[in-house]
Amino acid sequence: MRVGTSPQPEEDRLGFGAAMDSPEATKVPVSSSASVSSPPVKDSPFSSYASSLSPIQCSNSRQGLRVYRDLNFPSPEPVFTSPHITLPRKSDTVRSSLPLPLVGVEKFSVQDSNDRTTLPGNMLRSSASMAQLNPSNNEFEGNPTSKHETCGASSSCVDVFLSDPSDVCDNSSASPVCVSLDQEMHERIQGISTNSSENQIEPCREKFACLKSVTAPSASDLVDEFIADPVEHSGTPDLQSKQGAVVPQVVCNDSVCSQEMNTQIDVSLVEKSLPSQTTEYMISSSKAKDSFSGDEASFLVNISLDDGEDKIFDEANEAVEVSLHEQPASITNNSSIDCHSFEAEAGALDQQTKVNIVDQNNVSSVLNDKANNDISLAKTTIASYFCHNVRDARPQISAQGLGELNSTPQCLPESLQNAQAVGDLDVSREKVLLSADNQIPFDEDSTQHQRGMRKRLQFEAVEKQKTNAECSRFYTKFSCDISCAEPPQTSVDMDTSDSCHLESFEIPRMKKDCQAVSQSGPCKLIAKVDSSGQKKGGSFVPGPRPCGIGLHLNSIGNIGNNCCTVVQLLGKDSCMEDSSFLGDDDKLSQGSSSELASTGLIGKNPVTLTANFEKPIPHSVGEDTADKHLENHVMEPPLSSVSFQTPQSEKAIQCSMQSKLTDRYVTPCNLKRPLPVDDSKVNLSSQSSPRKKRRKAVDTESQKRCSCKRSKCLKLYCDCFAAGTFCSELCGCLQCVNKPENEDTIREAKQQIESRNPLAFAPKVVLCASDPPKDNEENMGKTPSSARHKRGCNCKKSLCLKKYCECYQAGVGCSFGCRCEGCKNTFGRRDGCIEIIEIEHKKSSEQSSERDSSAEKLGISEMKSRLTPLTPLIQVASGVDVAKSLVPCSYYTSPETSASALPYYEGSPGSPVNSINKCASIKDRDDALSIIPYDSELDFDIKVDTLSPGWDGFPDICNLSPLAITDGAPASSKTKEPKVLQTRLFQGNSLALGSLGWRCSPVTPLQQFGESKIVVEPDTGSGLNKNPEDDTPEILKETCLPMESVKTSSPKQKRISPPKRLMESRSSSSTIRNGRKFILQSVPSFPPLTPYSNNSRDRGTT
DNA sequence: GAGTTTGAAACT
DNA sequence: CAGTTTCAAACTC
Ligand SMILES: [Zn+2]
Ligand SMILES: [Zn+2]
Ligand SMILES: [Zn+2]
Ligand SMILES: [Zn+2]
Ligand SMILES: [Zn+2]
Ligand SMILES: [Zn+2]
Repeated sequence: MRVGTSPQPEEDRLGFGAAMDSPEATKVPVSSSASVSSPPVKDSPFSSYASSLSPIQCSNSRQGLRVYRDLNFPSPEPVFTSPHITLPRKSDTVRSSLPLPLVGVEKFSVQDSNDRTTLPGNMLRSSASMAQLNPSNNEFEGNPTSKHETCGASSSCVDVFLSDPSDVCDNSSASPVCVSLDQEMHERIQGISTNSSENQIEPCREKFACLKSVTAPSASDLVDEFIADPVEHSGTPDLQSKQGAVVPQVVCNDSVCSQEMNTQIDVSLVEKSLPSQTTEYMISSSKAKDSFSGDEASFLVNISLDDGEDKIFDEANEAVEVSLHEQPASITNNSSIDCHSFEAEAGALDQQTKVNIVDQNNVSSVLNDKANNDISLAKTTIASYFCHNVRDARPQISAQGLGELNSTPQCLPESLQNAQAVGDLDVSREKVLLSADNQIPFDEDSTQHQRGMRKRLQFEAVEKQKTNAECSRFYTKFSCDISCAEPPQTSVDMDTSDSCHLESFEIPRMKKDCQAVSQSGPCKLIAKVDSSGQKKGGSFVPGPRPCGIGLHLNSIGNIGNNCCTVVQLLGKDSCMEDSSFLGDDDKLSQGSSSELASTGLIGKNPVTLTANFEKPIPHSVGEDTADKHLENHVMEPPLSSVSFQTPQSEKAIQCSMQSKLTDRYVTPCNLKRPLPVDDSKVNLSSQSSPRKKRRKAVDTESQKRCSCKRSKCLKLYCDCFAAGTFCSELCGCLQCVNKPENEDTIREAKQQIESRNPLAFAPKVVLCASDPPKDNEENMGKTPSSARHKRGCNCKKSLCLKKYCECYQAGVGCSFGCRCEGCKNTFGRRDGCIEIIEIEHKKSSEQSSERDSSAEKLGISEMKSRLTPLTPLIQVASGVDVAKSLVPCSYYTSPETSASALPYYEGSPGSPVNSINKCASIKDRDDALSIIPYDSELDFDIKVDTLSPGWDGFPDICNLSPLAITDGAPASSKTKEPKVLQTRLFQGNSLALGSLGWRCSPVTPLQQFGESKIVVEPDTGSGLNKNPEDDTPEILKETCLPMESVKTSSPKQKRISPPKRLMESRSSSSTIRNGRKFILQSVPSFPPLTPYSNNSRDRGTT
């Protein structure tokens, strides 16, 4: 906000970024009070840097900021109102992260103002010539306004903004997070487009995306996306600066906003140029309406990579190369352009997608996808822009993508949203895909992604239909900065291809990732897909699409070191080195990432994105009825996604790996929905046969059917309702009220439930981020797994070996949050013995071949080794209470998070927004998500506070993975197969290690099972890990609970056991929540990243 | 497909 | 919060 307000928006933003990066503190504030954060922002080096980069920006930015602010501010509240809470998060996250990112960069295409009204349309304004900047605006008119400012020199930044302030506000307002983003966006937009834009925006719905492209002095291409976050901006700038200087660091920002109906989604990726290079990826999405409550979902994902910059660069370079392949020429310039072009190509989709990618070099590509033709325009513009940029040979490239989605956003807060956005785009996407050309590799993947996208799209579509009234926006930003070092080409490629390029990069990687993802990360969520996909295995590879999203992320990651981080986060996927990046990406891709990717992709290579989704979908193969899915999903998706996502999405996930931390990702939560979405997407994307298959699978998977007799499908007893979807024809329910026509009633019911339990609609599965550690191994193992059930189970007789057990059903191992007796969950026992679990798993598998197979496929078993550590954790976990407290990890959230988180839940649980911010933000979100779930929501809230602090710390945790997804598979029916499988790893270690334990191991259950929603929790553990104390406490808690814990005899446990409370009292890490504590612990771990985070957390706890 | 089991959700 | 009831899925036959 302030950022926007800040006189020198751009600079400020940069400052933010800087602030963000380094001074996490700022972030913290941000979260809680998004606006507040601004101050820091200004300062941030970024801003200065940015400013230096492009004078233009500054001026523009300011204005934009102002507007933005205005817009933002106003909008936010509204947003909050409903689901809103989430929005806050985003904002928080965003803010935190955002800090004013773009600062200098921001471009505003003037046109916006005028056209804005049209915004809805979308468009990319690539302003054709970015350089031109505004001029293009007119072109863009449509929705998005894009400004391009040229930034300073070398680093050219492209900022894209999508602002839909109005959208945000108006429509949705839905998710707070979104809002925040939106706000920022708006601000920027406003700034850019000026008020007018705002006005337009306000109308809401309209989607407009503003693209800014700023070109560095040379290239003068900068594109900033506002959408998201300042953070990003800030981040990017920093990166740029940093990168530019030395090694080209890569920063990626993605923000996607989709407004469809009311929903907005923002995704931004930002890498931090911080010393440790970090990449942030933020994604936020919000819907004005949730299917139910009309929530919004937004999430931010931030990923920071610490890896050596070099690596990042390398990757980035690689990425670049890839992109280059696609579009060498453009490369230098703004990838965004490329992206746009793609988009345009693609289609002209209505949707706009902006993708900003900033590499260290500062490459940003913006993609905007809007449903409207805008895209095409955008493309053109972009292309032109690109050209210009390229010409400029900007080192940096930024791409942003905006996508507007209609209603659906909800569904996929993150991924879904993206997907949705994409979905809206779907058509376009397909087109896009087509356009994607470049990405051959992608193709396959892309296809998958597309498929996924399609599904989502479908949902979206449905939702849209349903919720036409509402405007959901889809806004996606994606920005990547490529280090200067890297040849312009890279940047160019990146940009040009934007998403495509990214994807392309990714693709290769992605493929891996995809695979990995599918297997691991996504796998988790999507396990289904993976498994199936895997089998597809080979096929998969080709189809790494999943990568798509992942790609984006990945790309981002790739671009920066982020990838690595990501990977880690993802865990499963992470296995791959690159994959690590990939992994992250994957996660993202799958889950939210997919969204992101999609968004980004959309613009660029929607396909890719889709592909990611698709993959998952495929898993779901089972799905039979795409239609059904659609229906349910459609409505649901939004809902579900919304709900799920929302919550999740609301949570912004930040992944930042400070150096090591890895990032995490958030993923999306909605596994289930996502799946469906994916399916839909798939369908769309798939375009052809494969898609259909996938679709079916997806559909089937995603679709849930209920047989409610007495609940009218308005209670959580109803799976459909619980999933946030409408009942479909397939349902055998009686007296069903859960139909689109009863939206009001549904909303009310949802609210009531939420009032009771804010997390009620949050994804059931949370990823704990395992550690970010990145241990490739883990990841490799696939297991990223740190997924766990948000509430845990209370199984008494089923031994957690049947679907009666929610954990098992979700394909995740039991965690400390579980109170099960005699747990033998094959995915992982509370105890934590992953290994055991695995073994068991095998056994179980024997019992249920499927599982095993899947697991085996996944290669999960490998993961085991990791487990060891797990045990401790597990032990801890054992105690439910403890668990909760422990769980908190996820809670961690940084202060920001807390704030944001709370809102979400509070606001509208159902429609939480997912957002991913940098680590901190991510964590927050994740935490939020995860947290919420875990503890009671209530606690959650409280915790949130505490948590929030924590979040900061956890980047690791953050990782969310996108697992989610899924559900379909499980649903499918089989009882036994928990889909997941994998898993196992579980916690054990993490816990043992520290609080994190969870993340560590846990399996990552994909969640094929039904649950669908998976949220990644931040590793609390990670944080915990860092803090011994925390750990202890956790342990204690666990001990309390648990017997199992006992088992684990790990010394730690003992320690831990002592006092949960201690922990609490200690306050050190954990925070206490209602009874539960969270150990935010983690502070330690993250600390680096975020000072604030730590502080916050600690504080909170204390 | 009917009936039983199960554990979450809802309610008190 | 705990205890009880209600509910619908999961499971069994
Ligand atoms: Zn029902
Ligand atoms: Zn139903
Ligand atoms: Zn029904
Ligand atoms: Zn259980
Ligand atoms: Zn359990
Ligand atoms: Zn269990």
